[in-house]
Amino acid sequence: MIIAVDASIPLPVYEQVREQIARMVAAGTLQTGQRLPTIRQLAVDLGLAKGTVAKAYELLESDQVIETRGRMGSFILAPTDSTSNDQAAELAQAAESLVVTARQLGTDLEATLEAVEQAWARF
Amino acid sequence: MIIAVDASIPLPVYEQVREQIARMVAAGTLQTGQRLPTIRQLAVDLGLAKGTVAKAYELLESDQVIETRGRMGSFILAPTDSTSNDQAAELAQAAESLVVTARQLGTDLEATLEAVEQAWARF
Amino acid sequence: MIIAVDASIPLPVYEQVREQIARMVAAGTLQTGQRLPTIRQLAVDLGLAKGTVAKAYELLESDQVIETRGRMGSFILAPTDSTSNDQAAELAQAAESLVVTARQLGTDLEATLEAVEQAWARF
Amino acid sequence: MIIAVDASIPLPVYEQVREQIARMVAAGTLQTGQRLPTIRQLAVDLGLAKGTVAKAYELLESDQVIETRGRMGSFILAPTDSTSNDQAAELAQAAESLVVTARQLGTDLEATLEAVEQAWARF
DNA sequence: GTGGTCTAGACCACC
DNA sequence: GTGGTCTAGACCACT
Repeated sequence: MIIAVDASIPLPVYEQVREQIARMVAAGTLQTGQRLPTIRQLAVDLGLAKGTVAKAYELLESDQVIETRGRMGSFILAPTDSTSNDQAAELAQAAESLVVTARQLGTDLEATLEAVEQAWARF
Repeated sequence: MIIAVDASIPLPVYEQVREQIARMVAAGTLQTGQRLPTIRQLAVDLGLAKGTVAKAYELLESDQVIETRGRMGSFILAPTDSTSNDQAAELAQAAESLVVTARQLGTDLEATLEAVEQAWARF
Repeated sequence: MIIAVDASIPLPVYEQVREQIARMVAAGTLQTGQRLPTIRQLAVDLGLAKGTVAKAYELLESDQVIETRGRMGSFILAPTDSTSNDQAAELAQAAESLVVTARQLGTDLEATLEAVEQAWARF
Repeated sequence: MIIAVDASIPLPVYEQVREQIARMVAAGTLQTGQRLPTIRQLAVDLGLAKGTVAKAYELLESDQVIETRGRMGSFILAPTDSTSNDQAAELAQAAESLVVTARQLGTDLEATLEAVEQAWARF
């Protein structure tokens, strides 16, 4: 499971984790009923404190995105209307953000696409 | 001059403007001595209050990125060590951000590159 | 025998039953050698499942508070040091709990005492 | 402001704090617009960690019982239908709880009322 | 100074 | 082992 946390961003880390898990659930990358990593495990993987991941999971639970079954762990719930998003729009927005940066840096399209391919290979 | 402002981000708008102008200066997209749009003009272009743009310019001036010459307008200063950044790293980071989103959405590389090309055409 | 069970409390019901019987034994309200209601009978009286009452009795037996003599039923044992409590302190604590609630509700002493008298009459 | 926290109760401490503040708001003991103690101050007063009180306030805010105005502190909101409770019923229930304990201890009515008066004097 | 965020570590119940 | 709770202390922005 790919989650990228950036402490330099003025968005709380637990919100970043929540947002990205919610996106994966909405997109079907994480499927209904699938078990999430334990709070402890994800905290270790991302280099975060247990409480930070716990807060993200708590928010996802109150958003009806995941369900926590006591000692069994946390599981993906079926996406609801309110949790599902427009994937195409999200991708377009992310692409636009890259394009803005690239043009400000004076990079051309070819180099930009090349950068995307290289980043793709790193994951 | 491309500047993308997003009010939904918890980063103050004047910081977004400052950051993007600083990036263009560091990258050489805006060249030393070049005249910036007036505060009033840029505010109109971006749909912002005059004071917001004024604050961005003020911060850029105290960062030695631009210089304001009274009624002549504002001008780009020569990049200094502290204002210049690693362009390649910035582009790589922006590309990585897109790739993270794309993989979380379950998009493949081809569709991602396509989205970049389409966003490129919109600017 | 007065036992008040409240399912809305996060204390397991069998613990509530155990605690209240233990209190009555410690206070002498239930005397040594006295026969307890059968599990089945108490379950009916309190509207509980038979297993819930059985678990309370089982815990009381392992605490040496009661003794089960096969088909004869269950009987109160003599209070030991570990089962006896400070009655005065228990009453004071219960009174304090009521007083805290009353003061938070803005009730005066007179109305509070009146409420106690009315509750007394209901049992 | 009277808040009684009991760590031996199997109800999380932050829930106890939330419940008691909510009760005082519902009863009008804390009036609309009134400023609550700061998180730090209440934590010191109750001998709790800052985060525990912060969680209680956070829940009260999501319950629309209080409002937090950044660095100004936290303030009581006007009670809503969903936050207001039946005071008389709450008092009766608290009195009933005391009566159950008293009768289980074999205490008579007079001694019970006396215990209430003494507890009253301690606050 | 405030509330908000994050960490590291402890203890608890057992969903 | 899990999630849940609590603590003590740190740093941050300024709602």
